[in-house]
Amino acid sequence: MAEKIVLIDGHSILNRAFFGLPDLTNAEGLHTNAIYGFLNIMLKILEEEKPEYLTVAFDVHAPTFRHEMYADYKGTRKPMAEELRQQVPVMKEVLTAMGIRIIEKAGLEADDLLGTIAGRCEASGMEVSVISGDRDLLQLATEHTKIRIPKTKRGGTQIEDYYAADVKEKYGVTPHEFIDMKSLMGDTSDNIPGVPSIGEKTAAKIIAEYHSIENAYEHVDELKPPRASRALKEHWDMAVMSKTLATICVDADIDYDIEGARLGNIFTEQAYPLFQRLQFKNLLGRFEVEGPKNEVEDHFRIISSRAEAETVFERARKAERVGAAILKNTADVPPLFASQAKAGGAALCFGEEEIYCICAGEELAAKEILEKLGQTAAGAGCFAIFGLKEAMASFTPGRQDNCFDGIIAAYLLNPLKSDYTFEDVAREQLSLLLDEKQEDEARACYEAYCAWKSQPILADKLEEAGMLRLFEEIEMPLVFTLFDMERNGVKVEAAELKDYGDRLAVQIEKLEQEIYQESGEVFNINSPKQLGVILFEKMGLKGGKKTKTGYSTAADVLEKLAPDYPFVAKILEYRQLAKLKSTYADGLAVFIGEDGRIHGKFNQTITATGRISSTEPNLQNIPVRMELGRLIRKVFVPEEGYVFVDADYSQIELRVLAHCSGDRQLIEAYREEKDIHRITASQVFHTPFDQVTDLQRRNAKAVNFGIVYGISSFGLSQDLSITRKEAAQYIEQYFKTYPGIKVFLDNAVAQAKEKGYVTTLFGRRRPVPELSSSNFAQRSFGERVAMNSPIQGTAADIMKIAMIGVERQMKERGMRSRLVLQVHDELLVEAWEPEVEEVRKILKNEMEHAASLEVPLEVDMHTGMSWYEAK
DNA sequence: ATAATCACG
DNA sequence: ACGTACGTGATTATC
Repeated sequence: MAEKIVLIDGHSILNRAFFGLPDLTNAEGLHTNAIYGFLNIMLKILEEEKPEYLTVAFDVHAPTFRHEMYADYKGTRKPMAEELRQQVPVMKEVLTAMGIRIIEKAGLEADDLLGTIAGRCEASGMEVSVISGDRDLLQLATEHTKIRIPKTKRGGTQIEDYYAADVKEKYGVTPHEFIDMKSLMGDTSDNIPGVPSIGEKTAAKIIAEYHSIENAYEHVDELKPPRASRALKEHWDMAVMSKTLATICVDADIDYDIEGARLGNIFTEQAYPLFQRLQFKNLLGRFEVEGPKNEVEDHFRIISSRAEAETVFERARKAERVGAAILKNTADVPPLFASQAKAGGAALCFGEEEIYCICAGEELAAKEILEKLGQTAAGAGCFAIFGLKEAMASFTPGRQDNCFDGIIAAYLLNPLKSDYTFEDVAREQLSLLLDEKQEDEARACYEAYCAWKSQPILADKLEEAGMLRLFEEIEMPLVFTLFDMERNGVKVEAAELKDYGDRLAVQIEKLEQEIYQESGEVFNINSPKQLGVILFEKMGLKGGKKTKTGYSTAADVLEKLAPDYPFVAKILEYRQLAKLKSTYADGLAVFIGEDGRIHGKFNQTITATGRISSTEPNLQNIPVRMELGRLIRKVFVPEEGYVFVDADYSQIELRVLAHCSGDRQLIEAYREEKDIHRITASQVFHTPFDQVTDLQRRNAKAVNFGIVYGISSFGLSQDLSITRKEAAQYIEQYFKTYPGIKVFLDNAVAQAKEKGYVTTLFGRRRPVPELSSSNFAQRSFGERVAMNSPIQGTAADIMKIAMIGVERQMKERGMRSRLVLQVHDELLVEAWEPEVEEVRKILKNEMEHAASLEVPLEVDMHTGMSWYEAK
């Protein structure tokens, strides 16, 4: 095996880490997030590649030769943020302490150092990995040098790898030609001007054909489009200069001794105190040496005696604020089922030095501890915990109104994260970094301490953001409502579900045979790849490429072909049936519990807009639009002696829009209580109400939907299969009819641009970071988000208020009826027969009066002996 | 693990 | 010249 070297573009990765992580500071106030992120990326790569050598290259921060030479042409390079600048020397110090080779040289950019070293190493037979956030480096890719670009996606960092062949595949040009391509298209992030009016597409085309700008220039009159030809002629000097700027030097005159880059143990004695100072606590565990514990840990007390436990509970009960955590009993549970682990005790914190973990054992049963915990919670002024709904599987808080869930608070403060953990809260709110490996008891103590410590901080932040009422009056009460819904579950007829699945299986089998017959081949119909080949190559249908990996076989593509090819219609039917069987018939069956009911989860911290989400299984996407799918709802039934009452809001989002925009015309339309899409059609198309055609109504409906989604002429044109121009005209007419709506939507975007977020009627925030993107598509997306989120979010808020109200009414009246499902604008109640009329009244009243808007909120209601009947 | 597809509001 | 409707989750194939 060839030896391996990893080369890191220091500033580029620091920069990426800086913008990818929330702000972190250590006790001295030194910002540390970029260093932390850098180390994480580096460690991940080292673990993956296990190289023999490692070198990090930095720019020297004086203007370099290449840049100086063309100083006039180069835009102003943004000064580095101070928070990042101060981390650079510390980063170098850390790397040096870890025994990692750093290279920098005045007059040379990191790119040139990397290029030169990569070239030398490869020449001596090594495999090279270059790590950078900068695509510029792609020109260095060869068969033995791969360029690795870490990307921060939602959820974590992925790394894109490029060997020469990958560059060719993605851009259609060789790494060397990539330089020429850049010279034409330019690169704003790297201050390469390029040739005006030539973009990525044109540049790629020209270079793919002519291979270099020089050759292209020789054939300049043949270049297409003519615009590019003119541009290159006129700006040839710019192209040449850009090429100089874009070319990375691979034969720089540097001293580089490979042995100086050999990788040893990087968790050195010298690095340890540095890591401590930077408070990278979860990395400290990687050092062999044993460090002193965090001061907080000195106050952890693990208790298993009854007498001591009682004292602690008693003192906690009287405390103004208590933080708590459930101790998981992982001992007798295999790791795979760790999430199902039963509680083995509880941790409590009610002061900086009052942190206890009470464990079950010979003296105390877990059950007793948890019962005590519930009682204790009732006494405390504030009971803080992370993940209350989940914790309630183990205990019941004695009171609801003093509970504070730090996870929910963290979600409201930033709803864009993919998950919420107490470790994140500790890091973000308390600047406390935890050791990775912890005993269960210490973990529980930490969690209880963080709950206690972070509560006032989170509450202050909620207050400051204007979300404290939202938190206290909607989100926290909702925790209990959702908990009850999950515990209630919904009854599903297992036998009938199986029958349904069997009937589907028969039809699927039949279709499958017909499809094989007609295509003359047995293949996997479920594989879009194979299907694409059969349809578009073997059978020669026209419908070109659409996805990165090949032909698109999505329904909207196939639907256009179906009228002409019955075969395609069969594929669509097969797909439909296969979906119903796998996701619904078979998929739901596995969730039916011993009690004959499905206890799905309703998640409160998933969506960016404030909606609830449903998983394991998803009960919010049970088919309804097509009759065949809709039949599944017949297996959702009420228990003996009960009936279903289903209530759904009529067009809640449009009504919210009418209210929030204050548009007189739309408000009037709703007060008339007539068919809103017909009214819209009548007004937009200047047609008397009774003469509106079905087509006009359908179009008006699509525009109404489009408005809610953050309209664009493109999107509308796709939806209605009309030209963009026509779509644009519809929109223009619409805004003329409802001028208030245009003002409202424009305001939403303006607010998002100014403040970075939009808000709902109840103060819920949704950040819109995409608006500051330099990418057009991203920015447009941000604009649509800014328009849609206040509407979707306000509707979600209203539904949450209604749910709390409905449940409260049913509980206060001691009713047996119970809430079982929520589907965004719909509630399903399993009503005890004698209570049906009362349930109907409660649902109607609570839902219609959950908010008082300028327009009435209307609720449609149905009863039935299955979800199918009640909808 | 990710992409493609498709179910819902 | 760019390139999309907003918000979700489950399944399947494929890497």
